[in-house]
Amino acid sequence: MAEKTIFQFDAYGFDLATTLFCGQSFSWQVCGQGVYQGVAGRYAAKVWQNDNLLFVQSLGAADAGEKAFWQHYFAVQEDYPALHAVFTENQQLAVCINHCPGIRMLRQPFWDSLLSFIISQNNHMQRIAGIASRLREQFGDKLAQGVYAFPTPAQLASQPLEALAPLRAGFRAKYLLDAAQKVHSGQVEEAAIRQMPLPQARLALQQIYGVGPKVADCVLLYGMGRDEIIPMDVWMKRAIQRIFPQGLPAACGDKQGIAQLYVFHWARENLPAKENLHLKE
DNA sequence: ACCCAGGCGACGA
DNA sequence: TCGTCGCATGGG
Repeated sequence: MAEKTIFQFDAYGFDLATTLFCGQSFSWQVCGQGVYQGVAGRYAAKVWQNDNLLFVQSLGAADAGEKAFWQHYFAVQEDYPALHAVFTENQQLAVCINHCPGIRMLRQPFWDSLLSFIISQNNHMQRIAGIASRLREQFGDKLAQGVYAFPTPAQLASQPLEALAPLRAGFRAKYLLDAAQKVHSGQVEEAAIRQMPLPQARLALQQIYGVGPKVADCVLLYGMGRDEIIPMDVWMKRAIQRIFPQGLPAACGDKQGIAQLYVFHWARENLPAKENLHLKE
C-alpha cells in the first residue's frame, strides 16, 4: 500500500526544479505539474514546492532516518543568504547568482554520484539521465512504482559486460563495471577517501578505469561534500575564459564549488556553444 | 552530412 | 609530460 509520509521543510528562496535539473543530479524526472519523482541512495520520493515550503513524500518504506536524510540532501538548513552575500560582492558572480539564485547544492550519496558522473563524460545531459535511468531500472532494486535505486556495487559488479548493452552507455559501460568492482572489493573506499587530503582523494578515485580528473572532481564535490572544488568541463572553461579570466573570486574560499553551480548554469543558458568553439583552456 | 557532448585512455614524440 | 586521436551514442 502507498506510503503517505510527507516531510515538510522550510526552503526560503529555493528553486526546486532548477536545482534538480541543472546538471548536478540525474536521478529525477517530472511526474506531474511541478511534481518530481526520484531517488537518492535507498530512498525514493515525490517532491514539490509551494512557495517557501519544500514537500518530500516518501515512496518507499519510510524509516526513522529518512527525514534527516532528505533534509541533508536538499541542503535546507544551509545558510544560502550568507553564501550569496559573499558571492555577490563580485559583480560578475552576482550576474550568475541573480540569474537563478534558487539553485542549491544537493548533498548526494557517493555511489549515486560516481555512477552518474562516469556516465556524464563526453555526453549530453538528456542522454546522461536516460542512461542513468536505464541503469537503475535494469539492475537496481525497485523502491516504488517506477522508481529504482542505483544498483549496489555488488549488484553491478556481478554483471558481465554484455549485460550492460541495453543501457546504450557506449564506451562507458566498462567504466561502470570497473567502478562497481573496485568499490565492491574495497579497493576504492568511500570512508577512507573522505579522510584524505584532496590530492590523495583524487588519485584514489582515479584508480577506477574511466575516472579521470573531471569525474573525480565531480564525485568529490557532488557526492562527498568537497565544496572547494570546481570541476572544469567545457562550460566552465568557457565561462572562465569569458567572464572570470582570473578565476572565481578568492572570496569564494572553500565554497567555490557551490559558486560554480551558478556559473555553470548561467554559462549553459547564456554562452551559446557555437560562438565559443575554439576557445582554449 | 557534420558537430557536439559536465572526458578518458592509449599512443607517439 | 604533453598533444592528439578514437571512442559509443544520439540530438541539433
